[in-house]
Amino acid sequence: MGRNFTVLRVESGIGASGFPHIGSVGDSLRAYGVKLGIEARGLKSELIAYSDDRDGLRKVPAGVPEDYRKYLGMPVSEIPDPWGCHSSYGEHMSSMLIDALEKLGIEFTFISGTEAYNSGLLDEQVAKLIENSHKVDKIVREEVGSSKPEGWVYYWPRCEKCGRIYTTRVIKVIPEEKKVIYACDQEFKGVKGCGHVGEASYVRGEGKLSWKGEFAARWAALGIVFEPHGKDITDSFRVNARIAKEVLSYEPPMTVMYEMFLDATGGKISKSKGNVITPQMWMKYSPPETLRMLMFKRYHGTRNISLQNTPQYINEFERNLKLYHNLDKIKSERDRISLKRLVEYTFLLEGVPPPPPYEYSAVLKVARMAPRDLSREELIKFVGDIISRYYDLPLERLLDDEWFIKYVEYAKNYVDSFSEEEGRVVIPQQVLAAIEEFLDRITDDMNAEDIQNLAFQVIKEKGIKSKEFFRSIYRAILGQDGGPRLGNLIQRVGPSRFRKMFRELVEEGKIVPG
RNA sequence: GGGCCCGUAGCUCAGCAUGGAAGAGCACCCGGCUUUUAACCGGGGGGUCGCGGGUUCAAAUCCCGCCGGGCCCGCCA
Repeated sequence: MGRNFTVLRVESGIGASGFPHIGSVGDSLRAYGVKLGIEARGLKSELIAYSDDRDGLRKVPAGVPEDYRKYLGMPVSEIPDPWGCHSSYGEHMSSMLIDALEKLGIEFTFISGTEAYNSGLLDEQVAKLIENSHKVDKIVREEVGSSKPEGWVYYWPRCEKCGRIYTTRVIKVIPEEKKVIYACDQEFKGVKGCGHVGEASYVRGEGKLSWKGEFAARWAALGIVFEPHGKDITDSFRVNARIAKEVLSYEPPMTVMYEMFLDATGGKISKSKGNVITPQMWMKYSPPETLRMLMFKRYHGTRNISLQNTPQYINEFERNLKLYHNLDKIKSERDRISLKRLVEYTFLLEGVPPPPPYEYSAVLKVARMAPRDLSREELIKFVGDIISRYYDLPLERLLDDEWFIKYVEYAKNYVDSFSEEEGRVVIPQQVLAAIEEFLDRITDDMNAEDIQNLAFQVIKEKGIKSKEFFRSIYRAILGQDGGPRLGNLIQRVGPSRFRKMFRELVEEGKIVPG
């Protein structure tokens, strides 16, 4: 790698300018995967989560008071927290992301960009870059071009008058005193500089490197050997890699480029489209494992994700987990290795537990047919009841099982949010009449066997096909053609409750005679 | 203007690095001993691997050119 370190550090940027979304954790997760890989080879590694809280505010995100426009161009670490719970806007935003990372089980060392500048961590690199700004400028022009005038210094002094950084420009560098003379006369996003002319020391954090050099400085100062990057900053990485080599004289870190996440239709994820997924939202519907699996499955390439598909992701996760414990079933050696690796990384190399003895899809179906007015505890009991019966597990075991409880919660959230208007179920008149009759005759004191027998008795009396009878009920209640033995199902749900559920569906027009 | 990703079964995708008999899950269809149902088990249909060239004994896979869908950069990062 060209550099020798006892600890191989990887880095991930922690955005502090806006609300975190699902892609934000993807960067850290990918970096963390590399860290685990390094450690698996017996080397020491560390993930640095570097908060970009020195960045200036570029736009006021939806959900932030409109008058925050007045802070445009100021470092987010110096803007007050709109909610008042953190010491600054930037800290509020990055703490949300940090919370998500912790929930995902990522271990990292946090570094605040603002503190990095203030503490002098980057001094050596900042000085070198400023004092060699003609070299940086040349690289920028060769690689990506620049709209800035020739000889531009890629450093944003912080205006001591108005506090902005993106409205300033360096007029003169005075290396002997490690300071620059600047003018606050640039325009940024419609905000004009205050016109102040002053001086700023570049070794006391009175400013910030532009992206054309900041990565290179960070990598050097922190000894970073790997950092992933989204495709939106590929240019930035290329420029910084050259700056690392040609100005700061070291081998830049390795990287992978990854694609942005897209929504289910392949469209861009954006606030205005209302399809933004935050890590917190994800974890309302699906365990962290599924998110880790998704991220580790493919390091680059476009991915379409949607919260509505969470049951599929959980299903895939369960399948992989089962396969992991049955590797012999996989014919191809290569598939076997990649599945093994995927599952182990999904569990962060901390050991792979056995698959749960029940399936989320079953939990979801039961939750879907549960009455809506149940409390959380009642719902857990309701689902636990039926699932324990179905999978032949002791009920207490389920009620003690954290994973199961979480499944029920995911399912409840899912049903509440996405319970699609199921289409109507058309049931032939005769069959419907038979079902009505059957419902009339079931009583709460009947056992599963009785109910089952009664079903067939009614079927005989009415002279209809058993298949149609059962299928109609399953379609109406579960939205599918088959299900658990009807007697068991009704007995577990409770005959009168079941009757009520069915009749409500008729009243709501979800079941129509045909 | 520059760059990237994707296109394989109805749907979601794997396979492409290192060319060697088209795959999975879901969905669908059919069975499961003369009507006791099974969120299960067994079986099945279904694909010009976007299009056209090229290399090769052999191409989903490599090369070139198109077409379609999408994304990013060109302010900031």
